[in-house]
Amino acid sequence: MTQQPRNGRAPSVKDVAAAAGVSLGTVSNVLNRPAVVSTATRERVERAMADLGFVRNESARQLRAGTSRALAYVMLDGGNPFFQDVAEGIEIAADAADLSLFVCNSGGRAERESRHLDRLVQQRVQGILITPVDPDAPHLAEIARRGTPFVMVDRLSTAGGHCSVAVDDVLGGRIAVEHLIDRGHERVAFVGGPGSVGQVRERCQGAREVWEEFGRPAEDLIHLPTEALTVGEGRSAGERLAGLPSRRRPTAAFCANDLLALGLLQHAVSAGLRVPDDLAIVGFDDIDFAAAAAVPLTSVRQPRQELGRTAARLVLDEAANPDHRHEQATFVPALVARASTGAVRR
Amino acid sequence: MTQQPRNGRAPSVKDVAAAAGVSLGTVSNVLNRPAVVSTATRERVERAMADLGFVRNESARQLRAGTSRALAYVMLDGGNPFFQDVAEGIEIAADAADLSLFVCNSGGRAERESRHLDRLVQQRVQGILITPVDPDAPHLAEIARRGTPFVMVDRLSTAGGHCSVAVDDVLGGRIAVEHLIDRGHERVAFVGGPGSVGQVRERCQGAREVWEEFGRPAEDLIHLPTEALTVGEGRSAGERLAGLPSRRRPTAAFCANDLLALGLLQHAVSAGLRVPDDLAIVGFDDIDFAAAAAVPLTSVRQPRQELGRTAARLVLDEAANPDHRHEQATFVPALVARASTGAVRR
DNA sequence: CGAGGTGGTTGAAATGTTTCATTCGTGGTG
DNA sequence: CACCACGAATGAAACATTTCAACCACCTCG
Repeated sequence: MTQQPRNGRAPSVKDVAAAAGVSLGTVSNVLNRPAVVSTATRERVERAMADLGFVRNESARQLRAGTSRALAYVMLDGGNPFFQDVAEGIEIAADAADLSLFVCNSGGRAERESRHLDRLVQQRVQGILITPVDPDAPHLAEIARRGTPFVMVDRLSTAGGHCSVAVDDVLGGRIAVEHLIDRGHERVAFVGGPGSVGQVRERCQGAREVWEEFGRPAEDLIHLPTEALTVGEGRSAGERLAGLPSRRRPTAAFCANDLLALGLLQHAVSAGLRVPDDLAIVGFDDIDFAAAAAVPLTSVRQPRQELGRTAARLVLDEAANPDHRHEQATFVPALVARASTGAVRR
Repeated sequence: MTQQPRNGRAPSVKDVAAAAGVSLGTVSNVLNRPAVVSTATRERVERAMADLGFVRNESARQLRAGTSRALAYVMLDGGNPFFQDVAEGIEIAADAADLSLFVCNSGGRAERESRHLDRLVQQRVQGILITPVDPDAPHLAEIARRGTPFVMVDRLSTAGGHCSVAVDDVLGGRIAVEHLIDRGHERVAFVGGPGSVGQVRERCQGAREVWEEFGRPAEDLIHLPTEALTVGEGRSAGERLAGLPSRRRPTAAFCANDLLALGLLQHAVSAGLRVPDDLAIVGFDDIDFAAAAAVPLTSVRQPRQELGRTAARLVLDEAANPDHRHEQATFVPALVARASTGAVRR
């Protein structure tokens, strides 16, 4: 804990070597192969490091090693707790592998995503996990071409030039709507958009499929489009829903994610609709706030942390294992029934 | 966009130089001082870079420059949207300065925080923003001693050896409780804990101060302690509150943050209490979910993004400006009145 | 006594970039 | 024609680390 007067430059291995009276190679050995150096010198070196307040310079290590000790996750929407939970899963895995994790947020904007990716490639991160704005964007293909391992999260790979980790969204849509049919609803709204988001399309498709299979008329599954997957958009969908003529008004809504569902719920309550009696609601993702809503939300649960952990595992395998095979990991979503569909006595 | 066959190594300036038939110094000039190189050669070099798919190696730059082009934010609780918003503000500032941002999450665990800090110092980040688990922890002092600029976020510095950015939490507590007194409440609960969290202590103190100033008996301000600032703890506080004998049961609760308030709200609603008629609730932070709750939450607003932006500004100043003066930036919180205190007709 | 091994240490090379003093060539000026 | 100035390009050094072949005592065994 003693300390040389700050001379403006952080002490390097060279300084440590000088202070301990050994060669620079020996210091490096103490750092990387403590076993090969004799106890006496090792202690001397360690003491010198402590005295000088030596800290390894990671950039120099990287330069030499050719790759950094970091992983990156570029998430689609930092404001959505779902992605935070995925990130948490990734961080756990990164931590276990003793890697740093860059968490970036594209906020749904392709140009911001692309800037992040550029920086990450420059940093020579070991791998990139990404929930992309557009899975077919050229800058993604570019990454793959460069050879940086990358894994798509929450989106199944179409091309197959890389790993991906996702939940079966079509199945999720089916489960949700089947639950509503089960509970006797005959007119149901699907709330979600924009259609450019694959997750929305697939959840909607699942809903449609099951609706048809039960022989329900297509016009009784009403699509309420939204411009984003946010609470605000959920509220506005609520307004439109409340404005429908009662003849057409659905008795239940399946929302493409929980944020929409919470917004819808809020508007419904404040408009005096009783949930679930006047309007049942199913969300998607099962974020913590879903259970915490004033009327706890029925939702389709995704294994959020596990999604992240698996993605990290795959990207690490790709980085380390020369004969890595790309993998498309699919998880099965599950319905969590709560009060918002009357599945639980309040 | 043409591309040499991958020979296993990413192309370097040297390769570009060879391909363009110029010296390595010239390539560097094209990269860093395009003005000094003639148009003809510049174009030749740029073409070579594109052909080879050249990407600057950030570690080598760093090594040479002695510092990285990155900032870091170590947040206290990634699950709390408040910190996400602060992070968003920081990211905006980092982006403007063309810096990468490491976002780390200590999750309230000192040992995890310390591991993150170690890594960040090794990376030679330009500066560290942190909402610490314990502002007096020795590893923080250590950072300062090493000379890495750092700024405390959402926590005022006591020692003053560094900048800090925070909201006046005592004032926030005062505002909240004053609002409740205004609305005629005579028995109020303060919900929050643990006491080791400075923010909680100060918000509580503000509440007490104003309560006394209005001449209210101390025993009518009831402290309901919690073990964390989470929705779950809010629910459990709700149970305890509901269990109080009606003689002592408060008609209003001031929660140390919005997560607690949402949990409390949820339990209250499911226990059949009407909010705000049977129980008024005030939260703290004004996260987006507060407005989105089924009974929109009255809350004490902090300028979340601005907190982040300011913190980033300060740390950048400290990194760049040799005669930087440490600054304690304090923001003024503001009450946002909503339905949960009956301040707005539903 | 010499050969061979061994545990410990060393020195040099290599990683990719930036900087800076130097050199080169050319065109203008006295 | 000699000199200078100037724009353009160059080459070497420096940054902090890791690796690896070489080396050095010293010991053991034949």
